[in-house]
Amino acid sequence: MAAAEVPVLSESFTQIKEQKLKPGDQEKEKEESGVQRMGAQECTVEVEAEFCQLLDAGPQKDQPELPLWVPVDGDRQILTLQTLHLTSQDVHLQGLGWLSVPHSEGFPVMMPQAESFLPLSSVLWLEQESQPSLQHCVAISIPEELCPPEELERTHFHLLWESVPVAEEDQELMPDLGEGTALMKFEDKEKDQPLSEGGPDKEGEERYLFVEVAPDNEGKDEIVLTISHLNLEEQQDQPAPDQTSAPKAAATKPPRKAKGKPRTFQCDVCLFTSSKFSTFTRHKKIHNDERPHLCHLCLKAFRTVTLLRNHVNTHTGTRPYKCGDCDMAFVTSGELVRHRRYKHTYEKPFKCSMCKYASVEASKLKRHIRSHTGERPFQCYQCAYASKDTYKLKRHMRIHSGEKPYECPTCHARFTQSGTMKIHVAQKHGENVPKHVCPHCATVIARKSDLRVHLRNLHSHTPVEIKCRYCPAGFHERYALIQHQRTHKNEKRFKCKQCDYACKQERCLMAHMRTHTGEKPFACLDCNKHFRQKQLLMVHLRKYHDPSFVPSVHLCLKCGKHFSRRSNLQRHRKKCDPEHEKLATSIKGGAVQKKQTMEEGPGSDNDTADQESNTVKEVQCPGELALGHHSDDRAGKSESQDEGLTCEMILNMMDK
DNA sequence: GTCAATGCCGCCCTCTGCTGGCGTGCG
DNA sequence: ACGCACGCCAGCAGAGGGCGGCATTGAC
Ligand SMILES: [Zn+2]
Ligand SMILES: [Zn+2]
Ligand SMILES: [Zn+2]
Ligand SMILES: [Zn+2]
Ligand SMILES: [Zn+2]
Repeated sequence: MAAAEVPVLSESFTQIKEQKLKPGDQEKEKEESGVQRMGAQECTVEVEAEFCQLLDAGPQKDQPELPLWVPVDGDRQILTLQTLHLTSQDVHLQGLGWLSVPHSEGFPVMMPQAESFLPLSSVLWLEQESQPSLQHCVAISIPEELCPPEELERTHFHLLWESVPVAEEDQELMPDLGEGTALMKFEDKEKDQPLSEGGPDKEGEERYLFVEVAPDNEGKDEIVLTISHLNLEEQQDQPAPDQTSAPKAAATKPPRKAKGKPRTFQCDVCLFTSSKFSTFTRHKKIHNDERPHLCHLCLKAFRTVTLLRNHVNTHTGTRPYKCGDCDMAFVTSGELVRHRRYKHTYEKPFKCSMCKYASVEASKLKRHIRSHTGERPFQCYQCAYASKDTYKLKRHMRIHSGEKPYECPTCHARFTQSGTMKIHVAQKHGENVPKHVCPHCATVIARKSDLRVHLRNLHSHTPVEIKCRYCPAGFHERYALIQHQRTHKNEKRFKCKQCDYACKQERCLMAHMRTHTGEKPFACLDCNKHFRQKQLLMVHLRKYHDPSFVPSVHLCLKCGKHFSRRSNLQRHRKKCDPEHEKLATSIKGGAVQKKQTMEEGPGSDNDTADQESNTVKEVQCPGELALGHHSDDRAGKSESQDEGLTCEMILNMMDK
C-alpha cells in the first residue's frame, strides 16, 4: 500500500486539484498526452465532485491524508473519484458487461455488471469550468444512505484529464475496436438502464461511482470508467487525522471523512496501490523479468532507458551531477544530494529515538539501532560469532581464512586490519610519533589504550588500603605504594643486633651472623677448608681445584703492571695515570673465554656489572686490559681475603 | 519520457578500544 | 634464579562515515 501510505495534506491536495482546473491546462495536457500520440486507446479521467452537502455516515474520523472527502469550505466537500482505465481488450472481451479489475481481499475493486447495476444509480451531466459548453454524461451510483438521489441533483463535477501512455499490447488491439463505438454503446446502455433494474449490490460492501465520458472535439475518443470506492467499513481503521484544518466539515460529515481511502489501483501480486493508473501500470512491470535495455559494455539488462543510461555512465565515468561546493561529481542526483548532506549541509534526517544519533541514510540509522537492541543478524558459519553488520562479519572471516590483506611497505609484515598496520607503521617505522604521557606519573606510553591500561593498573583508586611491605604505611593507589616501597630500596634495613652491621637483604644478614657464631658450614672436600658462605666455597673450588682455571688479569697500559682485581687496578691508576682514572674499566678475554665468563658469572660490584657482561670489543677504557676468565679474581690471595668481600658483592657475583 | 526523491544493499574506510601474548627489567 | 609487573604489540571487534550502484515511485 505504498501509495496509500504517502501522506497528503488536504490543503496541498486541494491546491493541486484546483491548479489543474485552471483554464487551458486541460488543453495543454491533452496535447502532451499519450492519448494523441497513441491513438486514444485509453486515458485517465479524474473527477472531483463538489457536493453541496454530504450525508453523515460512520464514526467521526478525519482523513486528511486520504482525501476522499476533502473539506473545501463550509459544507462543501471535494469528492475525489478514482479512474479506471479500460483497455480495448477489456472492453472487447467483457462486452462492456463485467469489468474485471485486479483486486485483493482487503480492497476489492470490481465493477458490477451493467445489468446488475445499482438501483440508485443516477445520470449526471458534468460541466467543465474551463469549457462550460462541454458536457459529459455520468452514470453515478451511490447508495442511498450515502447520498440520496435528490442530493445528487445538487452535485457538481469537475473533470480533470490526464495523459496516459498506451501500452504496446493495446496498440496491437486497436483495430479490433471500432472507433468510438464502444464508448457510445456503453453510454447508451447505461442510459437505457432503468434505475430500478437489477441491483444485487450488497449493502455494506463496496460501492462504486461510475463516470463515463465522451471527450470533446479531439475526435479520438477513449473509453473511460471512473470509479470511486465508497466502502465505509474499510475506512474505519484509518489513523486519526488532523482535524484542525476542517473542524466544521468533520462535524457535518464525520463518517465519510473518517473513512476515506479513496482511489486506489491495487496490484494483484503485491500490496502496491496507486491512485494513478499510469503509475500502476508501470508498477506492474516490476513483476515480470522483462529488461529490454541492454548495456553494450557488460550486457547487463535494465528495465528502463534511464537506468541503462545511468549504468553506462558508470562505465564511461560520466558524472553529470557536480557538487557546487567541492570537486565531487556523481552519476545520479541522489548521490549528489547524499554527498552534500555528508559533506556540506550536514543534514541528517534520520534520528534515533533512543539517543542523539542522527544519520544521513536510513540504513545507517538501522545499523545504529542494533547497537541499542544488540541484534546480530549476521552469523559466522564457522564459529559462534555473529555481527551487527555485514562488514564486521566479513572482516571476522579473515581469522578463519588466515587472510592478511594489509602489508607493511617497510618490513612487509602482514595484518588483518588496516588500522593495525597503520599503528605498526607509525610505531615501528614512523618518526615523531606522538606518545602518551601519564598525567599522574609522567610515564611515556606509545599507545593510548595502553595508557588506559596503565591508569587502570597503577592509578586507579583501590577501595582497600594496600600496606607497604617494609613499614606500616598504607596506600589506595598502587603507584603510590610502589614509589613508597622504593624508598626502602637502598635502606640497610637488616641490622645485626650484635654489631653495627646492616644490609639490604635478609640473606646477607644470615651470612653475617655466622661471623658471630663462627659457623662455617661450607667445607671443601679436597683441602678441608671451611667457608661461611657457599659462594666463597665455590670461588675457592674454581680457583684452586679447577685445572682449566685461567685468572683474569687487569693490566695498566701505562706502566704494564697487572692486577687480579679490577678494584686494585683502579686504585693503582689513581696514582699512575690520574687523567684517565675516570675512564677505567675492564676488558675480558676472547670469545671462548667470554662465553665461560658469562656462564660462570664473574660478578662484581653493581657499578661494574654492566661492563662485565660486555664483549671484548666493547672496550670502554683505553687505559687498561683484563685478561683471562674473571674480571675479578676475588679469591686471589695476594689482593683480597674471602672475608673482605661484602655480602652484596658476593651475591652479585653469584647472580652473574 | 525525464527527473528528483527515496530506499536499499553493498563495499570500504577510519577511529576507537579492549585483549592477551611477549619481552624485559626489577625486586 | 625466578616470578612478576608492565609497556609493547598484534589481533580483533564496535561504531560510524562515505560512496557506488540500482530500483522504484511520484511528479512533471
Ligand atoms: Zn554495463
Ligand atoms: Zn561536495
Ligand atoms: Zn541511538
Ligand atoms: Zn567465525
Ligand atoms: Zn613494518
